[in-house]
Amino acid sequence: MTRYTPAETEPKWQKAWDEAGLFAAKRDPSKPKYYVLEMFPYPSGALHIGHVRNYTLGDVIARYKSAQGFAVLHPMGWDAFGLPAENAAMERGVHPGDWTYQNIAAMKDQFRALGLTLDWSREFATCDPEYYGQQQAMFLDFLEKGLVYRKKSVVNWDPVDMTVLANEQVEDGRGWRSGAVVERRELTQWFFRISDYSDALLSALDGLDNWPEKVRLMQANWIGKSRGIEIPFHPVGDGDPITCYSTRPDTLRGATFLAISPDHPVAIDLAAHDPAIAAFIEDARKMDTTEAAMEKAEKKGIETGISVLHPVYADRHLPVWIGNFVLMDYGTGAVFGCPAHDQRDLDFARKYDLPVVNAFHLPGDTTDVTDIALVPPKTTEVVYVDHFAGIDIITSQEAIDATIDYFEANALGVAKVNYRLRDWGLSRQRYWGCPIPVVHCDSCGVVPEKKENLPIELPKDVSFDRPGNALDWHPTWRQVPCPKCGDAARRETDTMDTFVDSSWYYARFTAPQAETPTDRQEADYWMNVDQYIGGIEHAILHLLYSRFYARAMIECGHLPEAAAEPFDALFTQGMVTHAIFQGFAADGRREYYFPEDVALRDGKAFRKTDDTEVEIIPSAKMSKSKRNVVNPVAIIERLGADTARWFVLSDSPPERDVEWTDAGAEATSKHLARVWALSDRIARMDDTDAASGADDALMREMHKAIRDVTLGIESFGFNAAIAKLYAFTNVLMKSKASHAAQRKAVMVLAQLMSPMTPHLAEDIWGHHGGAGFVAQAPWPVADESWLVDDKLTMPIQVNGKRRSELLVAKDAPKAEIEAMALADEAVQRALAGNAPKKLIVVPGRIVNVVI
RNA sequence: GCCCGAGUGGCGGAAUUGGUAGACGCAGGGGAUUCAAAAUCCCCCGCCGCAAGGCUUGUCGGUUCGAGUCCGACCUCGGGUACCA
Repeated sequence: MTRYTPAETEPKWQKAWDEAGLFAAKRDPSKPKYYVLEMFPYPSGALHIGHVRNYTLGDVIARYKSAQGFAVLHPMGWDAFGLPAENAAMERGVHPGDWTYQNIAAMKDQFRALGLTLDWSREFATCDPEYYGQQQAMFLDFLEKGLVYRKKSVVNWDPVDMTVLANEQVEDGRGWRSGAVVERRELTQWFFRISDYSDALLSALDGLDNWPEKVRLMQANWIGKSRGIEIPFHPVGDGDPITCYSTRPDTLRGATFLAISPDHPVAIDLAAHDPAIAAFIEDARKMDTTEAAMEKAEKKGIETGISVLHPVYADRHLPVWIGNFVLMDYGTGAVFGCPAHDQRDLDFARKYDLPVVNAFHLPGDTTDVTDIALVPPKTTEVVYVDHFAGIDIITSQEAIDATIDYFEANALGVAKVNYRLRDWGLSRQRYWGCPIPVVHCDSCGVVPEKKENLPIELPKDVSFDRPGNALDWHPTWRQVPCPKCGDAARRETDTMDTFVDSSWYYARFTAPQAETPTDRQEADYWMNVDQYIGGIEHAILHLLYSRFYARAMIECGHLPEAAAEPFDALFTQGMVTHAIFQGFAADGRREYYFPEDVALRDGKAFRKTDDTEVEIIPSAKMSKSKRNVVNPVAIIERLGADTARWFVLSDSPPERDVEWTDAGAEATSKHLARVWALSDRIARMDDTDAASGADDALMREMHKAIRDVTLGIESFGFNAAIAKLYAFTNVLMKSKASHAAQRKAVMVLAQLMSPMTPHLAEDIWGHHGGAGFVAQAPWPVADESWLVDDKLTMPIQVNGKRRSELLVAKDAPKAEIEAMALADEAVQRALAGNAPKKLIVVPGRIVNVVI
């Protein structure tokens, strides 16, 4: 009897796979290709259990597709630029690059221990000059095509990280990474023209059938398309009109004032001569910068003294106010206020004593709005106070559209579609990022670097003794000749947002050593990513940027047209969670306990030090401070990679969170040991026994297992696939079939398990004389003829409730089933001598007796 | 506020198109083995009930011979998002 010893066998198989070059992706036009990609990790230095789940999910797909005969590309790299490296540099005095590459080396070993089918020959880090040099080359291409530009703009400034953030990176007024309250600053920045693609990015979402609906919706909301109209309001007296944007021109009837942004040109003009207005604008800008609680901030305004004419009722003069709630960079920076039908406008009107005029009422109710704005859903019937647009009964999106058309037809305004999506600001005032390859020259202005000078490498000799951008105070790095005139000039010190790095790495994996950003032969063959796997947290930022980037790369010829949507299918996996053990220290402070410091009894937890019961908070996100982080390296050392892989796949569906429990991991390990023992027992069986009656039953179960596991993997139902594997294993353990049949069954079991537990599968395969690696064996196919039983049990219902069952031949005629059903004891009892009202027989399915 | 998603035993969850609800696992209970324990193996395990039987997929209603699955209303939880005009 040999024992299951993953600590010995797992490294052995990993080495054997490596030496056989099993996972090196090869372009093979004779095979269909399959590109499976998990979102590449940030090299923090330590593998997280969430990584184990993410990469195991992808590995199951990769191994399965490979067994199906696909040429599989399954690469891995490192999203290696970013702030943690600079923080480490500041705290520990190491260079960000050294820190990063050390982390990569450590993490790579941990990845290898998982037995993933990764093609390490394609590995790169985004901080490799070979990678970011190509990114710089592409930046120059984008510049030439006008896909990237420079403008002065008010930006989100993170005062802790001392850098600019994109709108997408501001959450609740705070920096997504630092959590610091974001300030507004005016800086000259580089921008990608992602907003030019608003409509393309929105409409293409419809075609992404294999993306989660949720992600598509989130992106659609983020792009935020709205159809409306720009309406000019002419001033009373002379002057240029002020144009307002509205998606509800039907409420123009109720307009009583105009509000313009503090950044509106009219406001700025007035400020030059009016100190009160200047002070207000100053104040409004400051307010924006300070409080994250600006959600609750007071709506404030100041009168400009200007009045405009209502475009329809010329006798109505509307005062123009400057409002701190009007955004300059959405629409036109000016709105008309309709207090009766907008709560914000109503609050503003009440505060400054502006008139409130209803544009419509609910039918049968002509009371005017007082404190609560009348905002019925778009489908509600309303009665307008006036009939100027020809639409005067029902409001609906169609009615609003008709109003817009009417306005346009009568030269009252111009229809306009607006998007919430803004251009993507990519400048970051950081050292550890991809340098933007331009030079500032006093005579030539902003000059792109020459491609032959690429990569513009980061200097190694930098210090991090003060916050901010180390490139700014490097003694010489900035000083370069102008690529155009040759005079002394200054290199741009801003680097690119790290989201740029991750917006095209998937394309680079198709030819990581190419001298150009991509190799079109390779890219044309491997793109698109057939299955992309990652966390839902990237639903907007990374996935939207990548979709834009692919389009931009196509414009520059770096990708084929067909790669506009680079990810054919997307899967977002859930987190791995763990219970928190929470109690109170002697001084009454709340404290948390590591799992190893807690004893579990009868579903309760007790502190080991003094046996006090502590609270169990189930299924919580892992966090170091809550002491509920599980270390995958320790798990792999103790129980093996196969146990970790199997556990994270079992129980919960992959899109949901799965709770890690030590008991569950132990149980998994025991199960794998049982499977190994089963294999061992079969290997030692006397093989002289003839085929027995039990053989057919076992073969039938085996083919069902092939069918069900295959279906489970195909549909991302890995937990269900694993349940079937358990069931099949249980059958095999009890089987009295011949050695030949059992040997066949256990080898198929090994094949079916191989995507999840590849090392154990190789052990079993080899144990039974399987040829080569199980990793290279073609996926088993279920034989239909084994899947049909000649007899089946049919449930009998009485009035829809199951009362009995019937064993019938699979092709039994309906009349025979009816007769058998009526003769059934339970049915007889229910009928009590009466005839049934109705008898429903669905052959092969069910019998229902209606009384 | 608006937009999504989800509610099934003590727990995680399973259930092609409406057709035997609770697969599989965890936890729990009982037993075998053992001097004892660990390990291993066997049995039980939705709820009520001695039983016959009844009830059961968040709640209420509907469609249907038949509803976890379809329709309507509501409740709870989770996620996203917002001075966007």
